[in-house]
Amino acid sequence: MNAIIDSFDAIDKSAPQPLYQQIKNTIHRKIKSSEWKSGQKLPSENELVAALQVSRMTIHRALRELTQEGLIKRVHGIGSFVADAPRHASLIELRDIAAEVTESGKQHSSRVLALNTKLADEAIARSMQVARGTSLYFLNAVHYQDDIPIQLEARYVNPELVPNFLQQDFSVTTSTSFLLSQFRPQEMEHIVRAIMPDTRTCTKLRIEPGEPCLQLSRRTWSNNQVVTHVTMTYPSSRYDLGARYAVNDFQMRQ
Amino acid sequence: MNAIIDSFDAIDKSAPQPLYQQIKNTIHRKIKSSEWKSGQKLPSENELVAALQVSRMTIHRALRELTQEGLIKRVHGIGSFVADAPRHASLIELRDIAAEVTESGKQHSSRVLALNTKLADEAIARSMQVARGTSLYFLNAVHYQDDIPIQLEARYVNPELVPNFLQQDFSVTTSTSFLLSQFRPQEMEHIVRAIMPDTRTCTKLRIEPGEPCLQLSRRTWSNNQVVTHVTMTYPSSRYDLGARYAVNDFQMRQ
DNA sequence: GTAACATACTTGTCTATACAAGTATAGCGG
DNA sequence: CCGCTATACTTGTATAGACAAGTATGTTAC
Repeated sequence: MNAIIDSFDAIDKSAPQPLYQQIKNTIHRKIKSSEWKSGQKLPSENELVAALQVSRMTIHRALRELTQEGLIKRVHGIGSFVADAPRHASLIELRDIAAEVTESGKQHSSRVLALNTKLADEAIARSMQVARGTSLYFLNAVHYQDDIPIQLEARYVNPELVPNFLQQDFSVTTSTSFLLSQFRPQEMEHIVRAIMPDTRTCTKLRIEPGEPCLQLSRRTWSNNQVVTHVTMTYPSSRYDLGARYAVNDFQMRQ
Repeated sequence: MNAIIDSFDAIDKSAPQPLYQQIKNTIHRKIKSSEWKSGQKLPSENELVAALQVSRMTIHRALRELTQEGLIKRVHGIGSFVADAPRHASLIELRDIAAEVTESGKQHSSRVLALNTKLADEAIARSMQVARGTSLYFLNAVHYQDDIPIQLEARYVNPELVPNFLQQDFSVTTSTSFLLSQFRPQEMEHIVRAIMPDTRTCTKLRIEPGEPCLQLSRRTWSNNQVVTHVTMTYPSSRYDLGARYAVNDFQMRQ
């Protein structure tokens, strides 16, 4: 147990990041790297207090939020345990598809089909919260898992907020990770639809006409402005979205 | 302001429910009933402390969790505000479809197509975490919004946990609200897929063959046992799923 | 042997206090 | 009129301490 706790020395009380967040990150890392395996018992709150020299409320907040996010399970009177790993791509987490693919042991690659400027039509203008006719940056790319297309990405970006977007090489870095490095999103909106792809989409994703697709649209805000609106299309045969949660009272409330 | 705060008198320090939860519920109710309207400023933490006679940390926890759930927005140094109402059915909230429909001003009705006992095949047994061949309760129902089918529900229920399931009249009460009244779910799993409905499903939902559907599968646990596994099929033309969140650091983490 | 009890340890909640940091505003000096 | 500063108020984080309540285990009484 000592060895486990000792490696917590990453906690830095003078860091700009809050303590509870540093603790969450550390535990998250330990679980994702399988240093702490599924079902394993975590150190108790009091043990963590002693090891990290922070107050119990700070530890408690970190563990409570990790529970709410489904990463650990806690049993009153017993202890805290690493939760079972979810088997599906997360629905609400803002994950980079490249990281998601490589994490599952597959090879990720992507091909940029378009990277240019487009004028906003009525619908795009409304969703990006700009005037009609505003020029926006546009990216169209296909993502592959072991050379099989799994996602078609169509992304609009506000050029005022990300002026250097067109200069990036999105066959190397994904747009998600680039934007995450530039922005700290403060709000997100997700909409999921089932669609029947048109023939061009079928070609790009190399699927038969008649196969339905899952379409996930995400808008991201920073400082009350829409930074980007991305529509991701997944062949339903190759991908599904899911999430497993601990339930809190809000989710049950009528 | 006094009138607003005065009506908080529902807080009961000797109630079994935690104080922060009572506060969350009260605020939730005020927002959902439009007593507090979108964009309106909430009383400050200190005002709530004075009005409710609880400590600021308790108020703060309630407001923080409401923020995380997207019901309110908070601005450092400014105050707390009622968030804009989301325009879509929530993805993760366990909502009753009847409540959702009636809340939008439409008429909900439902028709039970089957309510019986089925033996678990391999797939169902695995998802319900029971032995193959175990008998399970099964419900098949269609939900209508103003007489237009919007959801096909196929639900398996563990009969050991809900022995009186078959005795219910699910044309009056929805299965969701009945199960919620019997159980406090502790964990949920959601999986979203795009599917092409078979002809029987098309008939039940009164859609043209060739229209894709969104399929949301949900498993609910209580005491580490699967209580129910429901598959809900929505015609994509009549429904989409969405959610808008405040982003916390977890969702951004790579 | 078994049931009841005491104990120790766990998580859950709540309080009172403190300080940090972001924002708006009033007032002052130029 | 403009810009600076003091201030008051807001939310965000962290602490130390307390009690409640759930669980497991060992001990005692019968």
